[in-house]
Amino acid sequence: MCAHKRTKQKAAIRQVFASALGPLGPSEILDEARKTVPSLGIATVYRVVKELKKDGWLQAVQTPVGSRFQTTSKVQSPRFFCRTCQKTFNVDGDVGKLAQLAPKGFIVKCFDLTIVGTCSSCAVTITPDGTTKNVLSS
Amino acid sequence: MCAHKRTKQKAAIRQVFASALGPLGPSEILDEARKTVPSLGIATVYRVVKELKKDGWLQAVQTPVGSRFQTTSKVQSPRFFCRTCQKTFNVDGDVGKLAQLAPKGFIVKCFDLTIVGTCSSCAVTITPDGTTKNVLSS
DNA sequence: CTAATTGCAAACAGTTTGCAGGCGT
DNA sequence: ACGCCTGCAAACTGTTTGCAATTAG
Repeated sequence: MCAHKRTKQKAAIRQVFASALGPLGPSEILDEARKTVPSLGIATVYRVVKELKKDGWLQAVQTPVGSRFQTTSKVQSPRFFCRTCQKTFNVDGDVGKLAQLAPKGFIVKCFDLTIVGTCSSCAVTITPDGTTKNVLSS
Repeated sequence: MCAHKRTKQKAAIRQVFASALGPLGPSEILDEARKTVPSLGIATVYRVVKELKKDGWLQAVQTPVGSRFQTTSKVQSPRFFCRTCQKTFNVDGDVGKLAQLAPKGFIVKCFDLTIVGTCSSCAVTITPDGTTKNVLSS
């Protein structure tokens, strides 16, 4: 009893995460996975995400626009949220030394770091003559 | 036209934030502010929070259990989220050096750092004989 | 064949809005 | 008195659950 079955819905959802550049929300997962399994329903997305979280394959992370999910292998990475395009990217970097910020007596499990700003695509526009210009005022 | 009026509801809500130890959610604000203004309704909490955000007095921050609000003066502080009591505390610490984690070409505006773990109250229980013991296994 | 899984729709929870009455200025 | 503000309830949006049909093993 209780064995998980392989279905095309689950395969499609895992594939979506495998090729994602950053954490995804339920509706993003649905839109992307429906390209493979058009009949997919949102309830299944939530249920599969819950199962994958329980299995430890996915984890929730917070972004300025709400909860998103990504594979556990990528989850400890710091993230960069672009206020212009509203997308989140994983970035490299070691955040282990942040443990020292915790007050005495507090047990540290992990970190959830989002750097907020403007990504390179949104910050810079290539002008026709080949130079670049910053499109932001502040 | 358009002038904001002073009401006891707004005063109560601001007071709640003034004495808060960390960012608060709508229902926490409601519970706390009702100690001063029992008739307060949740809709008013949302409306006042929106007004205070527009005024720049409050800002939203993300925690593992969703959006929370706190005064702008405290918002750059790193936070500690306790998985046991589900509360978030502000902690001291300078996160400015985290700017170097951002990829080249990315413009950094601010940071949103949550350290996740177990707070001192939840990690330790005072036993009857005055000693303390850790109640967590992992 | 059996039990897990799926899609739909209803149920829920959290947030926003319309409105009539109340209150600050 | 005027118009912003409040509380209630209805409307919305996003997430979860019940159920009958479907499908993997």
